[in-house]
Formats: sequence, structure tokens, C-alpha cells
Amino acid sequence: MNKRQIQKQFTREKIIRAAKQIFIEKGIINTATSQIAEAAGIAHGTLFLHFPNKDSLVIELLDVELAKFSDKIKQLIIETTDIDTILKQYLDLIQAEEGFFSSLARELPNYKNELRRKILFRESLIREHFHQVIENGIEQKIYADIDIASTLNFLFGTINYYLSLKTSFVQQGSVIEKFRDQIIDIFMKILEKTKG
Amino acid sequence: MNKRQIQKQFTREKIIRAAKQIFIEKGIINTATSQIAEAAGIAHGTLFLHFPNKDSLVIELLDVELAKFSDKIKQLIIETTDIDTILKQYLDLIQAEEGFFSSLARELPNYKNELRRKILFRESLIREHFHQVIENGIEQKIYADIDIASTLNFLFGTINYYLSLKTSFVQQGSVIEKFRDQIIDIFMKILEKTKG
Amino acid sequence: MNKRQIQKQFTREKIIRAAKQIFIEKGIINTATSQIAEAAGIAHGTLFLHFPNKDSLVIELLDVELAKFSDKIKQLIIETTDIDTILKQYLDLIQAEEGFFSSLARELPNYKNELRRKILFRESLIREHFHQVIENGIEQKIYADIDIASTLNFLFGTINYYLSLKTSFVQQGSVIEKFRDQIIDIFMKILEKTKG
Amino acid sequence: MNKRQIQKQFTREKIIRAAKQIFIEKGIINTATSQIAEAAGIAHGTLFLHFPNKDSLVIELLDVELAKFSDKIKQLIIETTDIDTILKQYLDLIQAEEGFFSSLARELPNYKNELRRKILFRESLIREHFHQVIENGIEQKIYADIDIASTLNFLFGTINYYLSLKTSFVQQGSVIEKFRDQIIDIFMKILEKTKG
DNA sequence: GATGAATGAGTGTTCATTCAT
DNA sequence: TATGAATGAACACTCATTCAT
Repeated sequence: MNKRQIQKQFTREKIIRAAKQIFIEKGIINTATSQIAEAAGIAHGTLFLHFPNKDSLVIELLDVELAKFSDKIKQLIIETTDIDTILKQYLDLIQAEEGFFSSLARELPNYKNELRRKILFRESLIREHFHQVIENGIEQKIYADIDIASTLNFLFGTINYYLSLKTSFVQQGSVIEKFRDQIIDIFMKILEKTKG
Repeated sequence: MNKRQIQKQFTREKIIRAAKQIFIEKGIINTATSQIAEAAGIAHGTLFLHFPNKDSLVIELLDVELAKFSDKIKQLIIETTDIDTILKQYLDLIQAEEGFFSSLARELPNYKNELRRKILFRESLIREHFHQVIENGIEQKIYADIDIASTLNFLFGTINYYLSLKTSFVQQGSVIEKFRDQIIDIFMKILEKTKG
Repeated sequence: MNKRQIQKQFTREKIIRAAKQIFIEKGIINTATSQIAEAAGIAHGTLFLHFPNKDSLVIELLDVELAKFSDKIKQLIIETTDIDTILKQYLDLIQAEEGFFSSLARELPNYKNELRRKILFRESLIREHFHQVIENGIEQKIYADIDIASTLNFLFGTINYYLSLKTSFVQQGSVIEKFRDQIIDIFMKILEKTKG
Repeated sequence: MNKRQIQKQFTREKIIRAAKQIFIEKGIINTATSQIAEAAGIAHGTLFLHFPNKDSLVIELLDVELAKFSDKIKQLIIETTDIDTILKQYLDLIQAEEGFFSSLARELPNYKNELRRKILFRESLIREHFHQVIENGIEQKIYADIDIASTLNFLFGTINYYLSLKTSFVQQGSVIEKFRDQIIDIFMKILEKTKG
């Protein structure tokens, strides 16, 4: 990569970085492209040199972040087989980027179809990992024979709920931290095999 | 109330009614006040005679609707003590106004603090009813000794999740209908006392 | 019409008037709506209260002007049967609004289909009048038995040519005035019955 | 010319060639310089290395094309003395590049003074040839003693009119072909000596 | 000589809110 | 009380031209 390309890449990253910051602070939908450009320290028009339109910027931003996140999850699943450890670490990962995920949870339902579908597809891949581990647990009679898909909807739905209303649940600090133990407890309760 | 006041009240209701219809169809955030006025059959300026600004209209609209809803829930609780019947009927009530609740779930996280707090307070009242019934069940040793608050977060969070992403979960028809049994099943599984 | 409506009508006319002035001076295509608004002494947004978009303003402007023009032609035809008098007066009418017709000739080929069709339809109505008079002349053996449609294309085409390149043909003053006699002469030459 | 100069000349020609293609397809006024560069397979900035600004490119493009065209006309005049044959062949030449001349007719009135003057000068040279031939015909008493200049304005004006509104006159195919015979007929009718 | 990233003024259009009628 | 015309800041996006590489 020559100096030119490096410079271009750097500008692109400045935009993404600024956009991410703003995304975390107040979401992208209600942020003007001119504000993003200003935060990135570039001219307004430059933004459209790197992204054909606002939506593309949002897609790129979310795709990059979710890809990073997805990789971490994959790693996590490989290293651990214990579902409650996985869940704990999964929540840790979310907590590490809680601002980001909180904004995402808030804005997701308002995105255009294509973008929403793309993000939900990413989520479904993560869900797959959980599904697999739980399925194994059921086969080994560690967990009760529950409907995995709907159980996961409960889990993801609840996490999403906390995140989307983060500012209502905590004044500052992390919602995930506040509710981590409850989430894990209840999720494990659902999985647990009724002893008898 | 004299004739003038009656007329004023009537106009106010026309606005609310029109706003509700639009709220259900496509949400309020992306609807211009001029469109609401037009749907109500009044002049654009008239809207601001009844409501100082757009936010106040939304607050009023949601307050009225949620109060009605709350009353129905209260009635339902009085008539029934069985938690799974209550939940089933609660979901029926939501389904009956699913467009409304879906829009609410989508927009709620984006409302300004005051409005969001108001709505969440309404929700907390409803939650109280559930809380009470579950508490009784635990005292009577029908249910396991779980943390009621977090269990309810699971329930409300999940319902909210389905509603906010309604269009991603079903192409047409009701999300609640589609997932009602799963929601009830899992919720009851959490409550169930481990038999031993 | 109450004061409100009069005021609105007045603003609308201010816009049309300003737009017409600008249209004559430099054409509408390369004029920003903000400039039109400024020239009309109104806020930029106000323009879009009276016209849903720029095109509609142009359509209205041209339609009104061409309707006025068309009425004058109709009157002229009624009062006169002599084709060279009609042509002379027709050219006088164009000359009276030469700035307008010059801009129109310049911009017409660049308008969107709908608008172009609309204007050409107006022109075809005017052409009809000429057609009728010439047809009568031919029947009465005053004129040669020529193809009327193509003869009129020659006439209108030539007038259009002079108008569209007005600034190249005259530095100031009227192109129509400069070439009036030539236009009439040649047109009459085409019509003339070859004596023999 | 050394290697570098040859290369430069080659790039310049690539730009002209691409610009001509685009000019024919949709005109230059509404085409971005970046699109022209892309079509030429060069960098956007390179275009401004060969032409100081967009206008210069247009001037060069039209000048080259019209010079070629002018040469063909000159040749044609040398080989033929018959005015209706010349006219027929002139129309054939236009038809062979109808896209080009149609765009030119549409855009010409909107060009800046300098460019317009340049193009009209080119046209006047072509006109000269016609003038000469007609003048000879008049001296030889083949044609009527008409005003040659204004007769030619009629001819060129009409052709220009058809070309500039080409898309309104024909949906596809050639306008010139459609109206060739009419143009020739009427033009010859003007020239014809009144027999008596 | 060629590149292409960057610029920034400019475009048509929207909309919550105000205020004279 | 009701009206609806007017406001003007805001928006996403375009483009001829510049200049460091």
C-alpha cells in the first residue's frame, strides 16, 4: 500500500471512528452527515467520496463492528464448552462495547429492511453457536429437553431490552453489569433439567 | 362544561384519534405534524393550540392509550388468579392492539427522557399486578422461590423484543400469536417449582 | 376571497413574477430555487408551500404565460384572415415578450418530457390556427398546393432558431424585429402560387 | 514529437473520444467531468491537465468535430454543383452523426458566449459554401433573385429545430431521415424561379 | 505527466413552530 | 377558538477544481 492508499484508508477510518463515537453517544439516525464529517475533521463532501450515501456508512460501521464481535464470540465458543461460562463471557463482550450495543438495540427496529436483515443475520450466526452448545447439553442429558430457538429468543430479547432502555435502567455505568447475574440465573433455570 | 369547552375537547380528541391511527401505521417520530393535522381534519396550527409541541401530543396519546390498557389489565387481574391465564389474556390484549404496541416498542427507546420515564412508569404499574400474583404463588409454594423482578424483566423484555422487530419476525399477521405459546411455556418453566 | 386568500394569491404571484423575471434574464434551469425565493422577497421554504417542487413552478409559469399568449393569438385570428397580417401580428406578439420566448426556445429541448410535451401541445394549438387559414387560402386557390404541416415546421423552426440564438444574432434590441421582414417574405414566397 | 509528447497526445485523444461518446448519448452540460474521465479510462485530475476547465474540453471537442464536418462539406461542394444534391448530401452527413448534432442543437444556446461564437463561426463557413453555390445559380438565372442570407437562415433554422427537438419528433430512428424530403422540397421551392 | 483524495459552496426539499387573520 | 401562510434552519447529496504524492 503506497502513501496515497494509506492516507485514504486513514481518512476512511477517521470517518468510521467518528461515526462510531457519535453512534455510541446519540445514534446515527438523528445525526447529520455534516456532523459526522466535522467530528472526523474532514470536509462534508469528503464523506461521500468514501461512502456513496449515509446508509452505506452505517452498514459499513455496523458490519465492521459486528464482524469483530462475531470473531470474538467464535473464539470464545472454541475455548469453552460450559454454557454458563460462555454466556458470562458473552455478556462481558457486550459490556465492553455497551454504548455501541445499546445504540444498536435502540436503532435497529428503525433501520431500513436491508440493513436490519443484515444485522439480524449476523445475530443469527452468533445464536447458532449458542444453539449448538445447548443442543449438545440436551443430548448429554445435562439440560432439559426444551425448545432451543424460543429459549434463545428469551435470552436475546431480554438482553436487547436492557440495552435498548439502558439509560432508563442505569443512570451511569453498565446495565449489563447490573443485570448480568439475573440474566445468567434465569437463563440457566430455563435450561436446567427438572430434577425428580 | 360549556359549549366552547365541549367543542375544544372534541377537537382535542379528533387529534388524538388521528395521531393514534398514524402512530399504529407508521409511528409518530417519522410523521410530520402537518400530516397528523390533516388526518384529524383540522388546520395545522390548531394542533399547536391543543398541544404546545409535538412531544406533548405524543405524551398525551400514549398516556391515554396506556391508561386504558392498564385498566383492562387491572380488571383482568381481579377476575383471574391463575398466572398463566393472566399472561395468556395479557398477550391477547397486546395482540388486539399489536400495531400500537409494536410502534411503541420501536419508538420508546428514542423518546426523550420525560416521555420514556412516563411510559415506563405505566409499564411498572402493570408489572406490579404480575408481581403481586407471582408473589402470592410463591408464598403458597406453587412457584419456585425466584427473583420476581428479574423474571418479569425476562418476560417483558422478550415480549418487547418480538414487538419491536415484528416486521422481521412475521411478514403479516401477529407476532404475538406466532410466539404466544412459546412465551407462556418458557415463562411458566421459570416459575415452576422444581419438583423433588 | 378573504384577506388570507388574497395574501396567499399575492405571494404566489410574487413568486411567479420573480420567476418570470429570472426566467427571462437567464433561464430557470440554471437558477436555484433559493434565488427565486430571494427575488420574490420570501423565505426559501415558502416557495415549496406554493409549489410542490421546482418543476411545478416552471410548469405553472410557462402554462400561464403561454395561455395568455394563446388567447391573444386566438383573438388575432378571429379579427384577421390575411395570412401575412396574421404572421406580422404573431411576430409582434412574440416580440412584445421576446425575452420570455427566447429563454423558452433555449430551454425547451432540455426540459423533462412531460413539460416539453405540454409546451409543444400549446404550440400545436397555435399552429392549428395557421393551418386553418392556409388551408382556406389553398382551397380558394390563393396559395399554392403545398404541404402545410412541413411549411409550418419551416416557419416555427426558423422563428425558434432566431429566438434561441437571440444573443448571437443581436447585441441588444429585438431579433424578431431585425428579421421580421425576411421571415414574412420567405414564408409568403413558399405560399405563393407559382404564376404561370 | 518525443515519446512523452506522443503519450500526452494519446491521452488527450482518449478524453476527446470519451467526451464525444457521452456528448452524443446525453450531452455534456449534464455530465460530470468525473464521468468523462472515467469513460476515458483516466484519472479525474488528468482531465484538468489537458484542459484547464470543463469549457475548454467542450470547445476542443466541438471544434475538432466541426472541423472534420466542415472538411467533408468542402469536399462535397467541390464535387457537386447541384444545390439539391448538395443539400441532400449535407443532410446525409448530419444524419450520419445525428446524435452529435442533436446534442449540439440542444446545448448550443446554453453555452457561454465564446464557445457559442466559435461554433457559429464554424457554421458560417459551411453556410458560405451554400451561399456561393446559390449565388452562382442566381447569376445564371437558375434560381429566383432571393435574399440568400435569410433563405439560409430558414434552412439552417429548420434543420436546427428538428434536431434540437429530435426526441419529440421521433421516438427512435432519425429525424433527418423522416423530414429530409420535406426540407429539400420546401427549400427548393424558395429557390425556384417564379416561372412566368 | 498522471493520479485521485480532498474541498466546500451549492442543490432541491422538509418540517416544527409562529402569528396575523 | 381556529386557521393556514410563512418561516428558516436543517438535511443528504453533487461537482468542478486543486494539489500533494
